[in-house]
Amino acid sequence: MFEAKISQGSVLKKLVEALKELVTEGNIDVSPSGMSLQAMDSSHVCLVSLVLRDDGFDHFRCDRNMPMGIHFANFSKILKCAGNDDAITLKAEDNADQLTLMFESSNQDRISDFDLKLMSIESEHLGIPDQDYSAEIKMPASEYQRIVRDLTSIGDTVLISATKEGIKFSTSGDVGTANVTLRHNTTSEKQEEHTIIDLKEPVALTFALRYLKNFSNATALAPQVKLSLTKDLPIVVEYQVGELGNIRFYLAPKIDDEDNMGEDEAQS
Amino acid sequence: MFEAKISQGSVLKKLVEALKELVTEGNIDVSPSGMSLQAMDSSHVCLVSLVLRDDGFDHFRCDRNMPMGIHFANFSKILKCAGNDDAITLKAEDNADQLTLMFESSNQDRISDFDLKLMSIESEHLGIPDQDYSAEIKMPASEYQRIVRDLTSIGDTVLISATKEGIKFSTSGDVGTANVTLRHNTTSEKQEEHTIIDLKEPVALTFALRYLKNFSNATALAPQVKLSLTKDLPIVVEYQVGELGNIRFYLAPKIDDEDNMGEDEAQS
DNA sequence: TCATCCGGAA
DNA sequence: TTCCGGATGA
Repeated sequence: MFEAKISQGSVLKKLVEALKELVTEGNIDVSPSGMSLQAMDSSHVCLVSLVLRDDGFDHFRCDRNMPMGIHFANFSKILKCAGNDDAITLKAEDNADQLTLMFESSNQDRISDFDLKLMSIESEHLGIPDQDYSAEIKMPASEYQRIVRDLTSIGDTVLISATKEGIKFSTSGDVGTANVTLRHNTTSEKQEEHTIIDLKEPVALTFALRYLKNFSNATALAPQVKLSLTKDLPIVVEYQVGELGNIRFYLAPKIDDEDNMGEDEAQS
Repeated sequence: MFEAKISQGSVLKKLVEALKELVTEGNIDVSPSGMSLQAMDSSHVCLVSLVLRDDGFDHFRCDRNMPMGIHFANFSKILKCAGNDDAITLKAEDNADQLTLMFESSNQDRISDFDLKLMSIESEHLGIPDQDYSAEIKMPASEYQRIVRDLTSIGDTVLISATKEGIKFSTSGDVGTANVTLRHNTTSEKQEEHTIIDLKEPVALTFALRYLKNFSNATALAPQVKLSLTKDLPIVVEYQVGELGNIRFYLAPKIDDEDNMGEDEAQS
């Protein structure tokens, strides 16, 4: 059987909130070493990877590796029924077709349990090579959120350039053009306000803002976000979720010379 | 060329917020003595006048008079990308078709620049005579905002009567009727809480509340607002923006016999 | 603590 | 498309 308890239920709630707009359904794989998820977003443009380590839970037991096919909108519905201070326990029998969620309020005077129906999902296994990146940028998650929100109001795509000067986000649209530049900065006493640019070689890539913005739904999970860039490879947007694990978003760059030709979903 | 820097970027943000609902587009005229704008609102009912003096800026340079045709919704979009503590610099080459905005965060670790496309706008030149008014009322800007908000929930038009008793705002609607009276009051130690009524002769005029309410979008710009009234002339609603300049709204009175059932102020 | 903005639901 | 609730910034 599988059983995992997390006393900070709000973390689980935020994780699923961050995912569910992107990923309709996917397999959460449980194993003795923890839980993980790899899934493409519904338009098969970007990829989400979630890793939660067993020892990040208050209690974790898994006798057998098992994929649990989750419909994230439904998962989210149930998690909305948990209070933010509730402890959440996940439970499933081996090969069960349902996942049981137990919510215990902090003062124990309220206990709820919900069964989520599991689905059988073809698991596309997606090797994600561990990469050396040309540039790694750590910045406040709120800053990242602010920048992509601002730029989204101006244009659809963003050119991210990392140089020794700093990291620059550029876009343009009907209104005009925009450039936001961040410089390496570790002057604040609060580590979470630092901007750290680790540059092996300059790199400049273009991405669809829509997805970068979506990734920022994970802002509440971590004080900082890490962007990793390498020429012709997907950007990685990573949030470290305390000691529990991390959530990573991967988005392939636009190829410059076919950039803005309408290849987006043509719906009419 | 033209270049103007204001370290209190929030002031510029608030100014444009105050304008943009009323004025879709208009020419901001820059000259060696500062910046100014005169524009009718989109329904051509009221008029907005903005004056910002050169010496109110941290830095101001203008080699040549020049109108800059601004689309205020777009201007606002870009200004929303500035932090409230940012310093904002405006720049344009002579006869340029774009205005560059530079935002610098207070700790300098973030620099953004935006180009706003300029438009070519027919400038209607609007002489506004300096007037002697029958009544001038200064009151807390928040008080003005409160009164027009309250009255808007009761009726569509307001009769403003200034007498030696004070200033009275009256409206009526399906709900019933409402009268709010303010008296001259300088007892508070805080000057911004004073209500000062400077009356040359009694006057009573009727206005569309909708516009008066819109003017109160400028509330954040100044602690006090000044209303100036003269029979058969537009009301002037003026906010003094620190040492920088002022923003004034003009609205013509309704002619009594086609709107309100004439009570007081009979058309003898 | 309040007002504004953004996302989700009807 | 419009209204309501939640989240965020002042």
